[in-house]
Amino acid sequence: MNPLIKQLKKYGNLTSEIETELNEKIKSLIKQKGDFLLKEGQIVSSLFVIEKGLVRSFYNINEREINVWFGFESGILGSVMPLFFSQPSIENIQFLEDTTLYYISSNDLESFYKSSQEMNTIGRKMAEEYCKILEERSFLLQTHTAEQRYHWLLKNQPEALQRISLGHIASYLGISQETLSRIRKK
Amino acid sequence: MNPLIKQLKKYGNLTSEIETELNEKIKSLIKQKGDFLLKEGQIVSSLFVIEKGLVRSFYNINEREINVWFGFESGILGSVMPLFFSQPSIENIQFLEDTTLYYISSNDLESFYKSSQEMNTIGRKMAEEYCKILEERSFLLQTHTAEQRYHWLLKNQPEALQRISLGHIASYLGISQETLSRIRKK
DNA sequence: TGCTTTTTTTGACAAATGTCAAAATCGTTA
DNA sequence: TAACGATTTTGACATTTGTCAAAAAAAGCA
Repeated sequence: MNPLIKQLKKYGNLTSEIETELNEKIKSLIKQKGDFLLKEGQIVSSLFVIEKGLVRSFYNINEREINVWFGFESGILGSVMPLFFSQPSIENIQFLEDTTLYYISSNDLESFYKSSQEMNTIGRKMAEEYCKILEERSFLLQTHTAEQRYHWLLKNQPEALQRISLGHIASYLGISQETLSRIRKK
Repeated sequence: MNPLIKQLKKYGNLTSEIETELNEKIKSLIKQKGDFLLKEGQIVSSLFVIEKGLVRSFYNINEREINVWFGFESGILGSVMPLFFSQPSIENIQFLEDTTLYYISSNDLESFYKSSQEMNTIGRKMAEEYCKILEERSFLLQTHTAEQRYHWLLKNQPEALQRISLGHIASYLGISQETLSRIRKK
């Protein structure tokens, strides 16, 4: 089954008609390590699912790159800003490994939302799930020290530490690379 | 018009039949400053709108209270955790002023989602909007210093600084009260 | 294998923020 | 007004984390 459809089905049922229509709208993309999916200022309004590979999303702040999330296999990608609001992104999305992904444009997604109650429900539940993730992240950033955040990651996303370089992890946790290196030594 | 219905209508249209049904399900509540809407471990699964007043939501971490959000007039309240997932909350919600609010239980809300495409869309858009707010907040916490966060609040929620005590604001920004006091002196 | 580039670690020091205790200020009420 | 409690400010100092530069280690490549 198409990985994007598989992901959608986690949130609710789909009739086979809708599934067929979705298959017509979903496209795929193969990119190499280092390539960009999206650069600051562009509008790329789609829902993405990674079949294989890894991406990062980062902001440029004071000539520094600050990572805000990583996308792994079968996670729902796409910062909400571009997806939900179709505004020019202030994020950059770059591939950290050779990556295959599937996507559907938000225009097409919106049509499905209008025509299909099931898809509308799935869309709602995805957004709710994403809220949950973001709340957890805010909480982590607000109340935990650098060291606690590292241990949180170790516990909750150990594969991230295997596949992503220390510098990228550090910026994701909101701390400097040197500090993270020292924490890890313990 | 009922303030909760007014709020829902910001996200999409409602037929008058649905509006009538909603009116039957929406309840109101008047509470005094200091009262609790919700204490840690309780399940209060509803969507709230404040007509008049102010609430705070906080966690107890290491015998300290840490504020995570404030609810003002006509904002959508309710941390997503209890609202979307009906799990026991780890949040406490307390009134900082005498408050009148309107609410609908998530069970009732879910029935509306099932029976009404418009309500489903409104629910989706609310969740999307909330994602946007949470993303902004994560970004603020991840990349800004204490001083920058204060100025962000000054610019984006000046009324919060009028109505909420310094200690509560400081914990919301993830900094100590003393630090905030010093920042403000500048 | 040896060379180059990238990533990680280390050290010395600076800056930001936290902690604790006490003083000052403000608001409320007797 | 006076007195009480809550909130805010201030000072001294500790702790955490950041910064910069260099060294070490690891990874990639010819």
